[in-house]
Amino acid sequence: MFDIFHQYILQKTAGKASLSSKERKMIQLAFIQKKLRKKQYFLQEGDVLKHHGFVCKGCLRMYRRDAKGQEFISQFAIENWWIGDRESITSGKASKYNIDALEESDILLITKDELEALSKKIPAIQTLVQTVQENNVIATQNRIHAAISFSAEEKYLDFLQTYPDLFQRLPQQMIASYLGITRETLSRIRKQAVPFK
Amino acid sequence: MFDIFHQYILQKTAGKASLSSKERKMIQLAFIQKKLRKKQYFLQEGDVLKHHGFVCKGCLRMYRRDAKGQEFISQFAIENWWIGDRESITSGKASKYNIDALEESDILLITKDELEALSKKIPAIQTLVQTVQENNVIATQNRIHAAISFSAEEKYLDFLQTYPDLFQRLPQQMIASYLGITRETLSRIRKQAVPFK
DNA sequence: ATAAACCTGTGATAAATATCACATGAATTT
DNA sequence: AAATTCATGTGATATTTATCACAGGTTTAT
Repeated sequence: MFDIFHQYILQKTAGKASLSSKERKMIQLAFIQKKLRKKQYFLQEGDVLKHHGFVCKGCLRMYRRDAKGQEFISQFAIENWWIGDRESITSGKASKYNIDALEESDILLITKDELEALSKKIPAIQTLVQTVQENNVIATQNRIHAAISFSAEEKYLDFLQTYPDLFQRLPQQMIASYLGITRETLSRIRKQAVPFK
Repeated sequence: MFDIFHQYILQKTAGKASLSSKERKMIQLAFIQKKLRKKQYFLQEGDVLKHHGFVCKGCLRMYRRDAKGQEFISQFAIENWWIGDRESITSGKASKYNIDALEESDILLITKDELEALSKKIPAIQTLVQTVQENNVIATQNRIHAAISFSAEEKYLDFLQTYPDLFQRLPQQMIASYLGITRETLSRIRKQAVPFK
């Protein structure tokens, strides 16, 4: 698992920084390795989340359930993505979210404090954390715009373009839930929408 | 203006850090003061945004226009809020957003680099930046959930509860635009929805 | 002070999307 | 291998929300 993470760091910091063997050791001490079977929870609503998760292999989703039991997906995470309920991690409050595995997955876990400590000691990690955070802010800004301004069809086409890899990997009902439309509507749209631009 | 900013820092860092007069001077050198008249642009689509904005007084909005000229508001900012298109600031690309003043406003401007430099030199600023970023991530996570899972009425009630101060201050059509519903729908909902819980 | 622009409410109607119900084929479990 | 669960498609219908049009009151600009 750490091989994947080390490679990820090099890629994200684009050669600006590399890792000494000492640094590698520190990283291996700070993270916990975890394997999840399909459908296994990483976080269940009501629990306090202590760790950020980094996906080395597989696919997870984070979602909330409303009063009627309907699920709304806030986030997916596949290889080289981070996942976690930041509110619960930061505030120590019980989470309103669930996170579970859509495929058998390997993840690396690290607490907020450990990650902060690591990022102070290892420049590559600091760069990484900042880059990830920036990208997240930008992606989120775009997602909000899509959510408040796009029609169902536009949301679908936008998703297709932004996350082509997720699209072929996930069941359609999950994508519908992420987009805030019903699976039926997505199915009908797919039949008639032409994804060329 | 700097009085307001200094007070804001003390409040956000909750006494964990205070400012020496040397630090205050550094802050005053790093920021640019700017006054905006009502309707004046701080950012116009197509331009590259160079500065983060901190609102000392007044109220701004950030929005995008679609092909039909309809406006969709991504963000508001009143006193003690930050505003800016992070994508443009970070990447140096032309912005798709506009930011303008809804009231006469006083803002402080700082470039990305200056802010990073300041936050390395002044612990209070570092804490501040981190806190603001965390809160932003959390607020955004909640907003996405609202956008994909709530009905128009629920969006309205949620906004009312989350931002009561914004609610009385902003024209309803702006709030509708922020929520991703039409002003007519908002008007009708307000007539019948009872904001008790 | 008057004109112009802006904001909200409301009716009539249209369009988009959700809901419910069922069928079929694929994947997973026993 | 059979049984069960899961995923998608599709029809019929209901509900939500948007669109268009206009009126009245308020604020802003000349």
